Amino acid sequence: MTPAPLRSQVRAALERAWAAAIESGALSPLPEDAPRPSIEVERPANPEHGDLASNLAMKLARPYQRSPLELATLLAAKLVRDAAETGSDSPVEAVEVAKPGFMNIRLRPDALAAMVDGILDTPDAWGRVSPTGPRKVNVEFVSANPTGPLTIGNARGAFIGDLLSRVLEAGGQDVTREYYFNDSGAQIDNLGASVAAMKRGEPVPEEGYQGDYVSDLAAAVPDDLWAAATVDGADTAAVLGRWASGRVREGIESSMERLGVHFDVWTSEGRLHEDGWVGRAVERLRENGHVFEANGALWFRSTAFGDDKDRVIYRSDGRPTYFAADIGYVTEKFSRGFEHLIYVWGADHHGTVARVRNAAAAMGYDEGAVQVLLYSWVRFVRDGEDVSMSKRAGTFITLDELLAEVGVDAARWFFASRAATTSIDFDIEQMRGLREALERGDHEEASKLPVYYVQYAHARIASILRKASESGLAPAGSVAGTLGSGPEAALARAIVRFPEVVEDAVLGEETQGVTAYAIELATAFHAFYRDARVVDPDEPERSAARLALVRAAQVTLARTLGLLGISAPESM
RNA sequence: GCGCCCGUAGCUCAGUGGAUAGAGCGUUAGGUUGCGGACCUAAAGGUCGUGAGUUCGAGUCUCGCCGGGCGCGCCA
Repeated sequence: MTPAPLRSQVRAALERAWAAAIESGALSPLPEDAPRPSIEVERPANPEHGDLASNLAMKLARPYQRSPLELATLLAAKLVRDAAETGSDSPVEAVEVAKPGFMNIRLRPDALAAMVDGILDTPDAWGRVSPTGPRKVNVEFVSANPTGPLTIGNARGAFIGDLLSRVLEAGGQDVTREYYFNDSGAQIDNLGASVAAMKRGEPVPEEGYQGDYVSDLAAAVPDDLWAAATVDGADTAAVLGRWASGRVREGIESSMERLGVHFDVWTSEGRLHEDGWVGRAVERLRENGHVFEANGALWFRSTAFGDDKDRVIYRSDGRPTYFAADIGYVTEKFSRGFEHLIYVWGADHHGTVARVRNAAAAMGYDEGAVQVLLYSWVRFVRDGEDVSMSKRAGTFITLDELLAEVGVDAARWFFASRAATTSIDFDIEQMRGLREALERGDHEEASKLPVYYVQYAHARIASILRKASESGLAPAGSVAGTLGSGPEAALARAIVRFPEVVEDAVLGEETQGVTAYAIELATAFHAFYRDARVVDPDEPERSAARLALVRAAQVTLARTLGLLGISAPESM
C-alpha cells in the first residue's frame, strides 16, 4: 500500500493548520453563509518555490479582511507546529512565506522515501487513485456503422474513448467499453447491392459503396448464400447486406484489437427495437407528458428542456428515427446498472447532444449522468497536402493502413498528448519517417518522437538492472535515508508526483498531463543517470539504494505508459 | 442568421484565476579515459487574434469584434 499522494497529505495538513488557528482563537470560524475556499495545493513552476505551494492565505484574505501575508505567516506557523507534533504524519519539513501570500512548502525526505518504498512493495497499486467515488461507467465510442472498414476519420474517437476508459479505471471506476452499430436499413442494403453488383461485374449503384473491400467481399460470398440471395423473390440487397455487414463488423473488431482496444459490449440498433426498448422508452416519455403528435408524426417536446427545436420520434409513416433508437438505448444502458453514461462523439454531432440529454431528463434520469465528450476534427496531412477522402467513392485511408505506417504506440501518444477539443494536424509522412528511422536503427532520428524517448528511458533502466544483477548487486528494500539531497532527491521528487498526475487526469478526463509527465520523468531519470553512478561494485550499499530508486522510476514509467496503452519495452 | 468548438514560439501542441507563459521538433553553441551518446547542458525565439470589463491578480472568467472549423432534416 502506497501512502496517499503527497499533495493530498499537504492539503490535509493545511486543513489541520487552519482548524488549529481557529481553535487557538487566532482566526474566527468563517460565517456559515461565506463561501468556503477550496484548499489548493500545486507544484510551483519554479523549484526555488519549494516542492508544493498553496494560495490558501490569499483565498482567505477577503473573508477574513486580513492581509494575505499576515494570514500566510500565521498558517505557516501552524503547519510547522502540526508537523512537529509527535505522531504527526505530516510530510511538511519547512514552510516559507512568499511575496503576495504564497506558502511554499518543502517536503521531508523521509516522506519521499516512504512513497518510493511503497512503490517497491506494491508496484501494482502505484498510481491507483480514487479522487471520485467508484462508479459503474459506460463509455460508448467509435460506433461507426459496418458499411466499410474503419478509416483514419475514426482514429481519434477510438483512441480518445480507450484513453478515457483507462484513465477512469485508474481512478477506481468500473468501465464498460461499448460499440453501437446499425446492421440493417438503407445503408446496409446499399452495401449488399454494391456487393451484388461487383459480383455480377455490373456498375455499383449510385448510392452504393466503392473500394477494394467491396470487391473482396464480393469474391468471398459463399455459393449457398449467393444462391439464397438470388433466388426468385429474395431481397438480394438485404440478404447480402446482412452478411457483408457481419463480415465488416468482424473486421472492425479485429482492427480495434490490433490497436489495443477491446470492446466489452457490441449493441445493435435493431436489437433495441426488437427487444422493445424503444417502445418502452417512448411510453415512458408519453406517461411523463413529454410527447405530442403533429403532422402525423410523434414528437418529443425537447424545447421544454431548452433545446431549440422539438424532435421527431416516429415519422408520419410510422418508422422510427435514429433519435428513437437513441432514447431506447439510454434506458437499456441504465437498465444494466450503469450510474454514468459517456458518449464519445465527433464535434459534428454536437447538435444532437441536447436532445439525448433532454430525453434522459424527461424519462426521469439524472441529466448529469449522461455525458457527451466531443472531440474535434483531425486534419490528416501528407507532404503538406490534405488527405481528403470519401467512403462512398472508396478513396480513403483505413485505420489499419495508418497504423501500419506510423505504429500503434506513436499514434496513441499523438492523440493522448492533445486535448480532445482542439482541432489538430496529423502529418502521416512525418510520423512514418520517424517510425522507419526506429526500424532501421537510426536511434537519434527516432527519438525525436517523445514516445520513443520515454520508452528508451524504460529500456535503459532494464539494461542497468540486468547489468547490476550480473555484478551481483540487487536493489535495496528501502531508500530511506538516501533522498536528502543530490541526484537522488531530484529523481525521487519526479517519481512521487505520479499519483497526482493520475488524479488530475481522472478529474479532467484527459491525458495531456500524463504525456507531459512521462517526458518529465524520463528527463529526470536521464539527468540522474548522468550524475549518479548506479552500478558500482566498490560501493555496494549506495548502489543498492540507487538501484531501488531506479527500479521505482522504471515502475513509474511503465505505469505511466500503461495508462496510455503504450508498451514499456525491456530493450529497444 | 442562430448555436457549439478553436486562435499561445518558425512548426506541432501543453498550460485546475496565481509567482519569470512551457514541452517536443527546428535553429545556434557546447559536453563522453564509468553502468545503453537512442543521452546531457545552454542560448536565441512570445503584443497568448483583438478591444473593453470583472479583481489583490486574467493566456485562463464575462461581453463585443476579427479569423478558422463544425452543426442547425420526419438523414444516420
